[in-house]
Amino acid sequence: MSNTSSDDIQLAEMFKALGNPHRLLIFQRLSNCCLPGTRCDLEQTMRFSVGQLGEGMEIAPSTLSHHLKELHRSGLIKMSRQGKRVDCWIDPAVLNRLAGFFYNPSENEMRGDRDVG
Amino acid sequence: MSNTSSDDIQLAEMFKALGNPHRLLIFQRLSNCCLPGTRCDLEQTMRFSVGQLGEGMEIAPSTLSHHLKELHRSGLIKMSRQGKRVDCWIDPAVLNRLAGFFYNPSENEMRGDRDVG
DNA sequence: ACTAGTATTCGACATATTTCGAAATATAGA
DNA sequence: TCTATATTTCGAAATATGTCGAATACTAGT
Repeated sequence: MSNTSSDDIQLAEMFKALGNPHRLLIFQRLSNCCLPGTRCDLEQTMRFSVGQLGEGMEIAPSTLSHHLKELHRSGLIKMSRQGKRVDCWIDPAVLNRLAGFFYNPSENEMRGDRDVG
Repeated sequence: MSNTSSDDIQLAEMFKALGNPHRLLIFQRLSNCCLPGTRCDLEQTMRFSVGQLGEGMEIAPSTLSHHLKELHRSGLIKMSRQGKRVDCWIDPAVLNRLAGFFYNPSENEMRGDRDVG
């Protein structure tokens, strides 16, 4: 692989992490920071404990832990112990970085909300 | 896995496809539709033949073909034979869909180009 | 110190992925 | 039809991943 920067490698790691349905579901739970229609604050990123994230997913706790570790290693989520629990959340900068990767500047017209008002 | 729609599964497939450095590089080559600073037309998506996409990547043709098939199966790229060659390109709608997945509406301010002038 | 709740590490196993070379297929042109 | 170019298909081998259960670690209360 000649032409691959370390930046690209980290991107690939993130995509690989999202490439598993269980991990994608976890990521979606964390990124849906407010109820539909609601609007949540910038500083108020949604946090879930490991146990909460596993609710409804039929996987063993050890498997859940493994997936969370993958998400964390790739840089997609942050984790920090809060008493008995470990909280997980998404750094908003990560969402910007990923959205920016796919954002095609030639398609401004299609978004229709950027022009001078 | 209780809570996973077929839509989410297809998303996961796309991310999995992008999770390989070789495939990510191919995808980037196809999505950089114009030179830096330039602006390319909507209808004029960038096309590269299989051989062109493999240039500079040190992988066997059969491996390249395999990766292209993965990208195609996941829905990330389109392919069509053009004489001796097979051309590849990205459906712009795919870029929108993926960008939309990461786009966080609570972060308008961080983009810095939306407020009243 | 003991216990209960929460989460991680470890070892094992089945399955999937990446990669290649050799052979096969498709196309255009002499 | 024969040849050269472009790409795919087909095994096969090495490595990686997803999953679990059992054992371990961390924390807050009693």
